[in-house]
Amino acid sequence: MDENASPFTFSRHMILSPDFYARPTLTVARELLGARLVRLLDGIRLAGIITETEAYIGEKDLGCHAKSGKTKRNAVMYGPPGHAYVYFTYGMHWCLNAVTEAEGFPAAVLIRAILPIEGVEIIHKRRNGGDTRGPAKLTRALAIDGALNGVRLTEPSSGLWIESGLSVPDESVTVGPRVGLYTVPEPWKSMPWRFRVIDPF
DNA sequence: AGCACGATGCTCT
DNA sequence: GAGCATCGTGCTT
Repeated sequence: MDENASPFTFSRHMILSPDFYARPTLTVARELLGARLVRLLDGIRLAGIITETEAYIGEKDLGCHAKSGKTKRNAVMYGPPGHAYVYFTYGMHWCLNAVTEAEGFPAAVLIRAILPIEGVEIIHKRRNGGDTRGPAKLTRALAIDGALNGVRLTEPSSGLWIESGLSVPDESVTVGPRVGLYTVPEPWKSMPWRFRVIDPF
């Protein structure tokens, strides 16, 4: 993606910097609520407010893809913060994460839901009229797949980035266990590392 | 409104 | 060969 080809300015909403991601994963997961996920597709901005996230934190977290050490699949999580970790699952779905913490420590925040706010008609069409609540639904809506694995979320030339957005007060946030970890042992299965904005729709 | 299940193919053991 | 950080459909209450 050629940043010089874009007619848009990015000054209204600041792009989140690597420093934002180079912090404890729980902090990043909480603060990404209200931020604006932007995808530049064919020169058009598709964007949504992030309304749900989950934290995956290191090799000791048995719910995390890094639980068995570094592999080809999870290598991006071991890299520098602020990059996109995009993985394929269930034979048909892509999921988007933002890599967090220091380089060398494998951790990331899974983006689980957005509220469409720019390019809404295109997003709606890409979803066949469906919603964008669900990690694989939003990647489908924003045309995010393995080609974006490893790109920087901190610069527009990637075609995918995150900008500062709304401030979400604690009263509007619920915290609970992560989703879909059916065979993950306790305590990891029940760690309250899922963050949601209450009733944003 | 909620639960059960099949789809579908990559990754790691 | 088993296991997926899921989704949509179709069936039951």
